[in-house]
Amino acid sequence: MATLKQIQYFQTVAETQSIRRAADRLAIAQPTLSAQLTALEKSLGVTLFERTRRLTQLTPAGRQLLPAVKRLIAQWHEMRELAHTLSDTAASTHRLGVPPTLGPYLLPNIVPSIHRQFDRLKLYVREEPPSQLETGVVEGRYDLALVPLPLRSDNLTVDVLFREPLMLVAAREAGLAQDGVLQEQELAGMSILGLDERHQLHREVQRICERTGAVLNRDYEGTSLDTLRQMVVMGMGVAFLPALYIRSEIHRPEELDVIRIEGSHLYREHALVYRPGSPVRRLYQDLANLVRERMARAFADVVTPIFDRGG
Amino acid sequence: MATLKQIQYFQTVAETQSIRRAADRLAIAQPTLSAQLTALEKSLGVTLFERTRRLTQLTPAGRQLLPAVKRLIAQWHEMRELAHTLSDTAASTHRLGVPPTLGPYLLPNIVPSIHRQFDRLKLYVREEPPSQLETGVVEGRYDLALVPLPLRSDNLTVDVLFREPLMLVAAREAGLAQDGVLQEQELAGMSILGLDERHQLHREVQRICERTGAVLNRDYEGTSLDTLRQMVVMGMGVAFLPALYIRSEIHRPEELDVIRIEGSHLYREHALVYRPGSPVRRLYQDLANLVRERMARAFADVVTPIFDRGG
DNA sequence: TTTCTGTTATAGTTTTTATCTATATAGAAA
DNA sequence: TTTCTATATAGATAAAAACTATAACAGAAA
Repeated sequence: MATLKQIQYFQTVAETQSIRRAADRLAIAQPTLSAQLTALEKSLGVTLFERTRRLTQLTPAGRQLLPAVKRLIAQWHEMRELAHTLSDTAASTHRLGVPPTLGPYLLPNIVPSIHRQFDRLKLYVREEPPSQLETGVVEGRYDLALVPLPLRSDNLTVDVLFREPLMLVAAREAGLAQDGVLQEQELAGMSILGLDERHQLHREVQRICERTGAVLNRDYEGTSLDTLRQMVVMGMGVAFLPALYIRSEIHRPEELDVIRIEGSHLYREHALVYRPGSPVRRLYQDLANLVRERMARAFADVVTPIFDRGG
Repeated sequence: MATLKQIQYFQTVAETQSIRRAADRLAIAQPTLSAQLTALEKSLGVTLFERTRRLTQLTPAGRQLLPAVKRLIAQWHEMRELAHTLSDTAASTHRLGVPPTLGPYLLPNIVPSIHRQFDRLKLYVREEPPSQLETGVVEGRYDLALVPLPLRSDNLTVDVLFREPLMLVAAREAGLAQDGVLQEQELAGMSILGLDERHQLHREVQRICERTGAVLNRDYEGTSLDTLRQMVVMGMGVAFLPALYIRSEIHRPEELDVIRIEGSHLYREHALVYRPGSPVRRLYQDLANLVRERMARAFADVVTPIFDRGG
């Protein structure tokens, strides 16, 4: 089997029209070059050069092969160039999975920061339900993913990012919000609208209802946060919505009341996960830190970054 | 320096997502493949694979390198393919030089035969004065050339092809041709038109004049066979023209008389020449034979093929 | 938990081959 | 002719690509 070296030798001899000079330029011994040329000719089944004492020049076949050889070497350099660029791990495209209830409301706030810090890093982002994100990372469809805690799989590295409150939202006309605050006990018996059960948020809200005595209304379930909000606006009930969603979507306070619940544990937690074996886990840790810092800086009133756990 | 083998290994592992399976498919031992992958990664400066027990999959960098790798391998196959085609020497393009006083009148008669016998052979044809053709072959600008004998250089292989009579041509009105034949002695003192001295035909005609006592008119010299013919038609004198030219160009017998000279040595000889070291000299010998046979078959009344000498 | 299975990595050896130096050979030039 | 120069050949050495055997380890099964 021919080698790239031999092919490079071929090109150099064709250019210099001399094995001697080519050997000099290539910084190898002349017999070596002779032998390698012969080997290449044998492996290609074509006589490439007409060797005389005066000059070594291409045969007709060699002459016609030369352009293809040049293309091959050009392609080879191109590939090396690309490899060199990619040797900076932050210059690659990484496949990031995000859940539909977080991605659209978080990414616009952090992606610019990421590009500012890692200017050649690219993200290929897809939305999927968290459970599929997890298996996606395990199976290699994603390089990393944003997922809500807790995880199902235990063979992923987890960098906890931040805690995001779930806020109670009610139609303005319901008059539920005396001063924007309710006691946790007041939730008891209340009918809560939620997303359908394929969403992680369904379970999170269910857990809250179990603890507070609220009732999860399963007759009408939203298919997205936006439809859920619409249902609330239309007076079909109240709902828990993630703080980041509210922050980015609810700009019409005359329609909805946002109510903070006095009590606790009304939140969800998000983490960045990736395979423990990933050769670029260091980069992912840096990304996680970047997200935490960005949250602390710009959304301290909304979310709580978590710096200690994970890693 | 990376090798094509390593790059092929890379592609196979990427496809099979397993070093084990790739090693099987490549028919090499698994440790060899592991080592070669590591070597490739080192030489590229990029970690290409995330190796786990369960599966070996591409890193983001490896994933982006893969298309370039595939292009490289495709280009490699393309080159091998081309080499295979060219391994049949008769499938290449050969640079053939021809003199202006022969090429246009000979080639139309033999090129179709050549393509019939060597259907993938291509000829790149250029016209030049014979002396430049000779040096052209020696210096490698041509692979082979048709030239008139004798040669100046002695370091070329010469395959003599055929003998071409030079016929005396006179204007019809000159009434020179009693029965289309003249005795050589009758040429004495006659004024002969010729080509300018850059053409080999100039010297050939000069030699004839010296032997027969004819006088070469140097006041008016043609720059091509066609202008020479025109000069004869216009009554400026008589001229020697090559038989093949007459055969192919003179289709107006009412204007010119073509006269055969009783005597001898009124001819020129053509040969196919090429470098002795040419790896495809066998093909050129075949071509020479093809020309001789074609001449014998279709132009026996005009030229005399020479089979014995040369080679 | 332990055991078994399958995958990759490492160690050590053998074979191949790419490379070297020295020299032969032969055409071109003096 | 001799001398110079280019390529080819011979033989030795060094590099590396290949092998076998085995270790290490994750995941599945017992």
